[in-house]
Amino acid sequence: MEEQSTASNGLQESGRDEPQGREVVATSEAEAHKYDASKYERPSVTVDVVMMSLRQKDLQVLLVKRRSWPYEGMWAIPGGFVNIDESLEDAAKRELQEETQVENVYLEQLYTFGEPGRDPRTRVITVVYFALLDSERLQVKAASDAVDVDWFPVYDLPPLAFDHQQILEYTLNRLRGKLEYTTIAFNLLSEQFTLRELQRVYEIILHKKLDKRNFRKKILSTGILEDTGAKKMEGTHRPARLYRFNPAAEHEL
Amino acid sequence: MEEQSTASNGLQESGRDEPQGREVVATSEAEAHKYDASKYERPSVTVDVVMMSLRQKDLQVLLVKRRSWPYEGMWAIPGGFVNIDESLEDAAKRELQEETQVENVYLEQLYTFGEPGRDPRTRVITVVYFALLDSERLQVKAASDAVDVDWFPVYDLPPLAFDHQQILEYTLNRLRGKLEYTTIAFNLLSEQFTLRELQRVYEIILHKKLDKRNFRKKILSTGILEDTGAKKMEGTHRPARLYRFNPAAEHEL
DNA sequence: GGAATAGTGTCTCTAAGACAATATGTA
DNA sequence: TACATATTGTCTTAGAGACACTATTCC
Repeated sequence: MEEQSTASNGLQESGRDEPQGREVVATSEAEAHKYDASKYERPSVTVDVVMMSLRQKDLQVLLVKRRSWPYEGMWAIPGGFVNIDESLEDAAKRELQEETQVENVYLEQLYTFGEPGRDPRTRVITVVYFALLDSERLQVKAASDAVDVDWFPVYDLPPLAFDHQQILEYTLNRLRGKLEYTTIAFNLLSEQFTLRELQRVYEIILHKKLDKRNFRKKILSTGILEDTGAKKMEGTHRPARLYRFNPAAEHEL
Repeated sequence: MEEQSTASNGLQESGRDEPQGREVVATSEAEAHKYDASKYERPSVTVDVVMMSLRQKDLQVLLVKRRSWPYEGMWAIPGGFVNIDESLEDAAKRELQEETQVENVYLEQLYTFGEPGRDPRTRVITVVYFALLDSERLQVKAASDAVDVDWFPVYDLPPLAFDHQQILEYTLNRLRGKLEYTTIAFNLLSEQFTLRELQRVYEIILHKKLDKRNFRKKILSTGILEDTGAKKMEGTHRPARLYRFNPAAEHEL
């Protein structure tokens, strides 16, 4: 809460305390000279992308193994620099592409972490995005991956680099919260799915059992599902109806 | 979505695509030398703070008038650079202090805006915070303010600089959303308040009338209010009970 | 007693949750 | 027919919303 000079970094975005003036009104020519000489460092900005998917009846997250200091050998959330002419979301999409080759996935900005000490190398502010991938499309790529990229169950994580554990906890909470009042969960399933599969998604993320009858009643009453007419048989028992998400319906639960 | 070298920016936060190994071991000294040659520009990072308060039965936002290009003379959300050794939240608190002299207010990180073209001067990524101030404490300061800082009703805003209109719309939506399931609204009132005053806060923010009986029933049933025993008389009619927020109660509605 | 706002109770309807029996496919 | 999962309905309870009259203070 102490007073510090915002001006000192040489450029001021908003209205007041205009820092320096290489912009007309002179409020601060002096300052400009004084500060633009990169005497005052700028933080680095990265985008990290938490990619989650349902694999082997587990909610899993994609991590990459660090190859150098700091946290060498530890696992981390994939991320990278924001290019100077690239939007934050584009940077996140690029990161997603690099790791998964999958396009058109659910992507949401989560939170920005910027504690001064979070990266021992330098000041790094990271804008964290959150992506949900359906396992169907993902399977293909999975095998071809390098050894230093892998999926981990979110409830059984290795030690993580930086503040990445905290970031994953944050992500999981957000996911749980949104599960209740949005259709975010559908992004984890392929185009057609059974109600049982959908229920499993909820159970895995909320980490508790749900009543089958109540769950079906609730989902079906919203009208967000469309019966495809097809059925899915697996094992030696009655086949289940296949549904598809009806995007015409409002995206709320 | 195209592949671009994240490495090219000289420092990679997360696990993979390690931008080449100058990291080895050496602390960041080497890095600093090699990459800070600003061959690759870094975006600037600012923190903007949307400060809202209830004034004259209106939800108002604090804006500052720009004194120079770009958007000279237009109003903007107050903000400033993040100092290199300062957390994002500290930067927001500092900004808040500079504008209002008020401490201990509700402060929340909202969203990070970073479209490449949003500031014509250079690439600026801004982390937006959101503060709610109670008008009581604010009154004092109000008068002593400079002319280039002022409060505006959120439903009747002047033209705004940068993408600040979009930011305010985003803020208002978030506020409305949180109103329903959190006690965020209490931050706009002083320590003691009547139920009618609380209802007005909801009505102003949601922009619709609420039923008095249902509102009172709902609020009182949660147990988040404590009767102070005191009453508030104004005008020539029955005085109203004064309540206080009970922080012991869970912060949910 | 008039003016003005504070304070209060009932009914209906919807949604959530607890709970168990029948239906349909395969081998 | 045995097995395994899919599918379905009822009851209770809690909360939301519609709705109108009485209470208290000042003058």
